[in-house]
Amino acid sequence: METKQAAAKKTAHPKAAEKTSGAVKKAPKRAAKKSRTQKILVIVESPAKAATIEKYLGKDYSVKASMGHLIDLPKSRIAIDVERNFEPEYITVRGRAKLLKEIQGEAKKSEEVLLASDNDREGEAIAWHLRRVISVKNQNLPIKRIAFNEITPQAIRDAVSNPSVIDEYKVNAQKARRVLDRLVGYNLSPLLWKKVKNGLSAGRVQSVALRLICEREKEVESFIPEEYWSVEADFKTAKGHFRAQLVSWRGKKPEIKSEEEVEELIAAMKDSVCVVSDIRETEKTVRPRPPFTTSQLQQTAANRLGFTSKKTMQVAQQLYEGVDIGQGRVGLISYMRTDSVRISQLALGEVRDWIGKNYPGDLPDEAVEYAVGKKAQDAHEAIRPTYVTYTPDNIKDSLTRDQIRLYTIIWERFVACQMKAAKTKTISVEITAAAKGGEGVFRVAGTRVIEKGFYQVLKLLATRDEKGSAVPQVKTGDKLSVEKFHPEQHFTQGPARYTDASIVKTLEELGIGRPSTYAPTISVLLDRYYVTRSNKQLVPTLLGRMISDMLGEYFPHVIDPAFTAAMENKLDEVEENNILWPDMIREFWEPFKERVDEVGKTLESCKGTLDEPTDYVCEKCGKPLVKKLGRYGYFLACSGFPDCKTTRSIPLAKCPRCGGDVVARKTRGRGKEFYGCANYPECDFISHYKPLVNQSCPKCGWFLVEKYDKKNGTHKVCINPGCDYLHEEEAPDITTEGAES
DNA sequence: CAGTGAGCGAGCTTCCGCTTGACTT
Repeated sequence: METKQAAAKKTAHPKAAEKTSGAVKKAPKRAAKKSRTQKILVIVESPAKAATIEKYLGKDYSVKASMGHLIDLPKSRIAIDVERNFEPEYITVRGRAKLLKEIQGEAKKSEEVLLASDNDREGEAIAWHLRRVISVKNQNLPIKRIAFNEITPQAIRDAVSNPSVIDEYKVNAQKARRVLDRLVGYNLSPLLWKKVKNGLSAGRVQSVALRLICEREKEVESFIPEEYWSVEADFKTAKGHFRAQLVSWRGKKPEIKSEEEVEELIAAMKDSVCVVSDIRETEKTVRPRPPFTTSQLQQTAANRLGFTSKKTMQVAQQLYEGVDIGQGRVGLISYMRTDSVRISQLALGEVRDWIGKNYPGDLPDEAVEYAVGKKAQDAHEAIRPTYVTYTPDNIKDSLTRDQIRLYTIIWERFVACQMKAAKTKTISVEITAAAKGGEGVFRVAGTRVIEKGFYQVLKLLATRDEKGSAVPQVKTGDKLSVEKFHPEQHFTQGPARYTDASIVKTLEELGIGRPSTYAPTISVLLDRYYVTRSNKQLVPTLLGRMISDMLGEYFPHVIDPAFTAAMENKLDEVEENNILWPDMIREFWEPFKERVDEVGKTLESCKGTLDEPTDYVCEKCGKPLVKKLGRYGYFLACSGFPDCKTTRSIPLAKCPRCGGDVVARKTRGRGKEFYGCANYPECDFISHYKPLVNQSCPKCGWFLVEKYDKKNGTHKVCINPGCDYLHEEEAPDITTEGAES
């Protein structure tokens, strides 16, 4: 035992050194025969990663996964001693004691432990906690820190042969972050229980997200749409027709506010003499986008596939853990929670090989590099396919529809990012129309792709740009005639509500939240009934707006994005040992605590003001019913409570089968919402789509629902499958989004 | 893909950030 340790110290890691000269995957036979009873224990965070690394390192190593944090603050109390330098009280996370024991036991059998948690702030803290709980049971065991940013045999070998020590300052930064979030969350939440309603929550991240959504809603509400008109004209040429848009009238941009104005303008342009006055060609280089980070993946999957952030992460997890593609389970993508666009040299080599074989003309001389974001912790690579040779087409039969669609966008984005740029040529034609009433200028532009470049691998990710558009066949000086004017009424559009895609984008830009928390943050806002989702849009509820306004009034500092930005700067200072973490926390805590106490004493409770009045009347006592929020969502209850205990589900529509109420219900298993007849089980009518209030089909009388797809946008459809009222065919095309499953 | 189904109103809740399976209260 002693001698072995001494040897290990001298050459750092003799076993790893042996392997660098031998085959990658198999230990040399000599070593295998002499195989020692004691191994080196490597601890990583993810089990999928553990399996891969174990394969690379061979039998002298055993690899275990911590599956995230094992040690943390208890859930049941604040557990921060504010009197004693904010010392946190750490305990074993509930449900993790068994795994922790296993790791301790494994460590006991090992000659050395290498802590290989992720190379970021949280990973450093995980390593620190592990070291403490392992050394308690194994006092003389050498425990070292290793770090790698990519899972390749070379990177792992390098890491193992260059162990280092835990960065205590980085651990302090994590501790400060953890303590700050606990103090904010566990002080503000109880204040809300007291003043508004039990079970509510507030926090540094979720409350900013809620604030953004609520402020945007105010903008949406206060926006007043304004009418305006556009004019297009059909022109006749020697060879055919084309349509162009009026871009100038009497020397300036046309501003047409009403139907009268547009008719006047068209009358003034009557009998105009039209000449092609200018043709301009512009060439544009279009570069591919960088490979996916988590936030980019969520945004693209939301916009292109209609996935929620949550669904994107669930499906990505399946691809990461592996799918049986006919030769056992294969992990199809790299780790899906990342803030980096970095690509390993190995993966770059493989994708360049693939491009070279399939699109030899579109392989750049050198690998294309993308800048890693400034705020990125860069612990993981970009999200990419593990093997580019598994094209979406090759493996589509082994995957579910959701899996293949998500895999396809990951694959396309990755391969495209290492191909040559595309080139387009845009031809813009200008027609001057001169008449007695004045001179108008029309314009039409068409775009042609002249070098396809990375466009060639985009199928699911293709847009209109990749296909190009027609250009009229005319030349300068050609005389044309107007066949017809096309005036069209429009209204100015207000700001758009946040969606999963845009809230994640905004949070990332503000540096709020992390790849692992974007989806859960949206979920918590939904779970608390602060926000509902309607046609992919996040709409705040009355409760959500009340909470947002209250926090905005009494704790403006905490829910200001600048708060997190300042926190991150101070954490950097802690990491560089320029400031001590308790000092940083104290500076925030003292005024904050004072405010919490003050608001707790002075603010009047808004309990009771949350019930919304309705027009429904109680069948038993005749008093009006009110809309309340209960444990399972909104419901109707008698305003005479507690004297009258009548309750009802909120009627959404009339059941077309029996005339009863259609109400929202949740499935037993996953709690997915559906809409069924309240007379169940006598009547078992159900619908997957939410009924539109008070809207019945003019053709058959069944209720209408709102559907949404890329092609039609939001549109009303009759729920009756036998009725064709506005009934759009659901295209089986892979690019159209399906209903959420 | 098919199939989906309580009762709620005072009583123990909550944060953010790592990571995946799963105690029986």
